[in-house]
Amino acid sequence: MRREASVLHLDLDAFFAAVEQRDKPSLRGRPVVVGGTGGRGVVATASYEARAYGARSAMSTAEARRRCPPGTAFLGGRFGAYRRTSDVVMELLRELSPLVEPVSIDEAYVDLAAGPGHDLSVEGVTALARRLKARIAEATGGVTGSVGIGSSKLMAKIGSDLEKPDGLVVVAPGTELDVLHPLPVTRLGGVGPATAERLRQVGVATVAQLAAKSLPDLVALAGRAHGSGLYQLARAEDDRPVVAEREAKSVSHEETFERDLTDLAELNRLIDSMATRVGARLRSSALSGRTVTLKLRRYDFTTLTRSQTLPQPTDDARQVASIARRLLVEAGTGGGLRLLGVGVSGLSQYAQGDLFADDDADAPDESEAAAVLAQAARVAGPADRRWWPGQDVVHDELGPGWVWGRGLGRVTVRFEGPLTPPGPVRTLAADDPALHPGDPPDWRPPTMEP
DNA sequence: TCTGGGGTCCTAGGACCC
DNA sequence: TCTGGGGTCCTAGGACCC
Repeated sequence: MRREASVLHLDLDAFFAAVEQRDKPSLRGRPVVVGGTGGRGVVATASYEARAYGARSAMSTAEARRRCPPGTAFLGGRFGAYRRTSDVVMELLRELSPLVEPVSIDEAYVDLAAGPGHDLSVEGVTALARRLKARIAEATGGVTGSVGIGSSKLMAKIGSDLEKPDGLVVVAPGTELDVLHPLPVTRLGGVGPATAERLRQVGVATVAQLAAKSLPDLVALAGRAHGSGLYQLARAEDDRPVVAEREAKSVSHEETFERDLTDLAELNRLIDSMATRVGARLRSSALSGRTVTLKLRRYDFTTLTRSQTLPQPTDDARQVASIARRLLVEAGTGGGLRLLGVGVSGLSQYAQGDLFADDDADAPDESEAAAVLAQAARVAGPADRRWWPGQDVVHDELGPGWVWGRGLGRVTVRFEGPLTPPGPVRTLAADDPALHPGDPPDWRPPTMEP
């Protein structure tokens, strides 16, 4: 724990939904749910309007549909658009300090003490946070964030959580325990459903009650590492540094199917396609790995992994696929599989010299591109399956818009963009030759272009 | 229409080595 | 003819995070 409040945590509010509402004016002020829209989809982000009806992250989309009123927008994710907006925000954070640790696409820590001469008094960092929030909203076209600042990562994160959305909380040094102790233990990072239940059984619901437990008690309850971690967090003891660069430990791809699969040939094709994606990502990061892991989830949701470690690291999709195929045969497909995943871990960086040794090394070879296209074609199927809710499209006459829904050979499109008023809806034939997939729209007015 | 997808970290047992 | 002990690697599973 530091003597000054010099760790900042930023959490963008309902981020995916906020980007959708920015880019789709007709959805502003209305419930929006972003996530899997298929039968087995789950909610990634619900807008605050949708949360009012009980929609929550990680809830099945089917449940969210039951809870939300008609007219709620259920959208698949547009990750390119989220990434672009996130990059803008992370750049603003790097103006505060070179020491920025992105936790995820919508969350980051900043070490203000590593920045250029900030006033680290409570008043100073409060003013800094106000300016930051204003700049974020301006640069992102209205996306808001909640900021917490404190003497450690723990307190910064607790602070950003206290006044969501659009919050700003500075935990003054010396007041950490006053803030922490009344909170439920579930607000501490690392206390999930299993740990919370075990703590509840020994009468611990708040951080104050957690702080009353002995270290041996907590180690017996939660294991050595986790137990001593809880013991420290309950006392606001947190020395974790803000770390800018983290090396990846694994690369994986997994898919849940619309229906359970049993056919080995079909499963093998899916393994090939997933191995292709994993191999391409490894090569684009100049990584290779020694351990290949196959993950599978059976019809009854039981989940297991099978792995094999090679003597030498690989980034070759065919090698990864052939190992995963064999692991699948050994594990068996009995009863049907709802999920398959392929991963590579035990990563190491290529030797520097190897990077440019072969001009073709970086380019996906033709068989990989073909596999990706074949996979896309399988997913696409009939013409109306080309379109998914939330997707950016452009029509030759009607201009840019986005897909509201589809079915029965038709697709419903709303023609609007981030800088237009709410636009008109048209229902078109799914195979309308004038309708094309589009790019994410630019939310910045033209006058603000550099 | 119960339960996504990308990760990280930890634990525990067995093999193997010194 | 009896079981010491530490360290590392591998495998599998589980909790947790966003």
